[in-house]
Amino acid sequence: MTAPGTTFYLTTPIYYINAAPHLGHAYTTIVGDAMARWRRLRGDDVWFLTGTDEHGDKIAQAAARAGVTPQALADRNSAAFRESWKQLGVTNDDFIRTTEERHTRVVQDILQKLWTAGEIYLGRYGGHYCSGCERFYTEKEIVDGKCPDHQTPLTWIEEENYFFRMSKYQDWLVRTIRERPDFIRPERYRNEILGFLRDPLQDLSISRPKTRLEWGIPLPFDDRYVTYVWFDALINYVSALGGPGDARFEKYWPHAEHLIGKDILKPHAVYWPCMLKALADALGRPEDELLFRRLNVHGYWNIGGHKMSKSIGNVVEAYALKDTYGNDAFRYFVMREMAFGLDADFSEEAFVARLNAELANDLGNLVSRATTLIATFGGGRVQPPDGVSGAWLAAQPPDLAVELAKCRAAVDAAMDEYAFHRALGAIWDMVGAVNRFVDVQQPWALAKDPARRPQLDAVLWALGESLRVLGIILAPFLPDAAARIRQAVDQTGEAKLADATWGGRAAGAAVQRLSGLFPRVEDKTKPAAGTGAATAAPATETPRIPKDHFARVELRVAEVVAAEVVPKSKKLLKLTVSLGSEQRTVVAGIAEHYAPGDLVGKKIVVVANLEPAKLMGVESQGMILAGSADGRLAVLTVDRDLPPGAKVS
RNA sequence: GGCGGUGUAGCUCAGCGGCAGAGCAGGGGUCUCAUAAGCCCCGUGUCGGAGGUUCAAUUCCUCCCACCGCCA
Repeated sequence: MTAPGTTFYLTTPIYYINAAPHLGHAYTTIVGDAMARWRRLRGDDVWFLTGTDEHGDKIAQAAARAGVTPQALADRNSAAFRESWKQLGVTNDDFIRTTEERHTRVVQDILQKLWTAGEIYLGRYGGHYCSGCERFYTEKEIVDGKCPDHQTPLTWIEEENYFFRMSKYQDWLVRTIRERPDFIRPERYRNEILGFLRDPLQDLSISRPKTRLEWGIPLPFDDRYVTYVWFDALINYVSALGGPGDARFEKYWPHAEHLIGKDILKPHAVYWPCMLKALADALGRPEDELLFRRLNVHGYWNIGGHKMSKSIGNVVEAYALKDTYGNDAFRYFVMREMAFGLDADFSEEAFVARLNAELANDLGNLVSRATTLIATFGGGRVQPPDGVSGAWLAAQPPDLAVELAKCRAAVDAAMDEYAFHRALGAIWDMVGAVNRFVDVQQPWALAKDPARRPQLDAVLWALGESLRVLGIILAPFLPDAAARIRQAVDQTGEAKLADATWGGRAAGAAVQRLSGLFPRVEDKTKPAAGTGAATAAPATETPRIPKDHFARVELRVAEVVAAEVVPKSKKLLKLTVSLGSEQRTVVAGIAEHYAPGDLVGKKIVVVANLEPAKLMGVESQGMILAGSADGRLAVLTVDRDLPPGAKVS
């Protein structure tokens, strides 16, 4: 762990501007922001960088389709990222664009130095090229002569290109990764790269002929070519600091840490260190001065149990929840839900559950009850206890001074490992301790006995002190809520971690009531009370719907394979049904009308494209149709035999 | 196909030689300061399966199964 007061340079990837900002981008940027804020809170000298990657075929093609210049498209799409981070309250110190002159200059400068040093050579290469992927495919990878990813025809391209002599750094790279256990973290990704490096490393093609692609940075030593996107993009981390020799570079680069998602692990863990090593050699500088310190890798978000998909739009919808529930709640959820390094699942249901249980019930309510107690029984002021009541307080359970010390140590350790989820867990242990403190000490009871006034004041002071330190520790994670808490306990000015010590405020303070910090929200995602089965809607006013609304409901014949009562429930039956090609579990609220054995073997009708829902811990992947009247219920079956899976319309 | 990972309570996961844990969900109780919040109590689970090492295996080893990742 580095000592507070050190220099720190943190980067997010530069985001490729062919897509709008979404959950994936937002997560990386949010944890980067939390880390930057955390290090500033410690008193570190922080430089936090994000930006956009704007070169490549895809951008040129999209611009052509839109009838604008690539630069105009880049300007517009880059601005969307900048605006998005502004809305999220991201505190980046700089925003780099690969189309900026300060970037292209450094890229060309580095290319020229590597060329002069003999690290780059002209070679010939032939292969099946997919313009969608901007890459070549080997014979084995091709499916029916088409791109395995896009299913589009490939073109055989043979061309001369410039190559970076990456292969010669293989042994050096393996040694470096072995010598530095934290060079690539978490360890799973370090192992993955070491595994990859057991096979021979190839040289890296770093150019594209302008005949094929013009939208890039021209090679300084051959203007028939532009720079390959990765070679261009990675250098942003350096160019944003002005490049080697610039004062800002020399100050911050030795403390550089990168933050990436696992999808771009290889370029960052293999290409980039080799490029930096080659540059160090070319400049005649020690490699330590050019290598970054650590690469911190996080996992993927799934959404509602499915992969992120731009076409489905679930990434966009997920990100939109920040507008529904607020920045702080969104930041909290993504950092608390994802164990850094592992994949995680994003669902509105889980979001609302954490928002209600942890932000509203635990934290928001604590702030509300504590400030109200101080307002009601302390006249809106807290005073540090004198020696006698201070000693009394120190003996009261739970010992908040000890809890705070534990919390501080745990947050320190967690943040050193980018374990944002554990840092928040540790803070919530503290929140829990303060809630317990209120329950155990019962200030409302103390208030009934005038003789116990000193104890009451000591308890109220402890609550004020708890809010004060929470207002500091929470600042990197929930910047808005933390600022409101600090304001409520009369803390003005910049939050400093050094002040987050128990009893750190010697003077008294005015405390204002603060309620509704995180209001509870209704869980719209839970199914309405009752069952997953259709109980026919009352025959009252049902709005008419257009035919295509009905067409969106996928009804299919299903054969009941097995049925059992859901434990502890009166109404629910768990049915296993066959749709021909697959089996599903469907929970139906019909146990009061059917015994499990009644249905097995029957052909019934199910809604096959219903969003899955959990009922009594069982996931229901559809619902069955049944009619009901006067408290009687009948499951729909088919009049003649049809195979399971048959469409119903 | 090669390499690696994962499989533990309804759900999400921690533990990784010494009496199986946490949070959430669910059930019960309780306080009244608070956002119908808080707090307390409630877990008998083939620790994926089969073998092996060991006084002792969820933990170490081998094989198998399932899922996932990287590579080809």
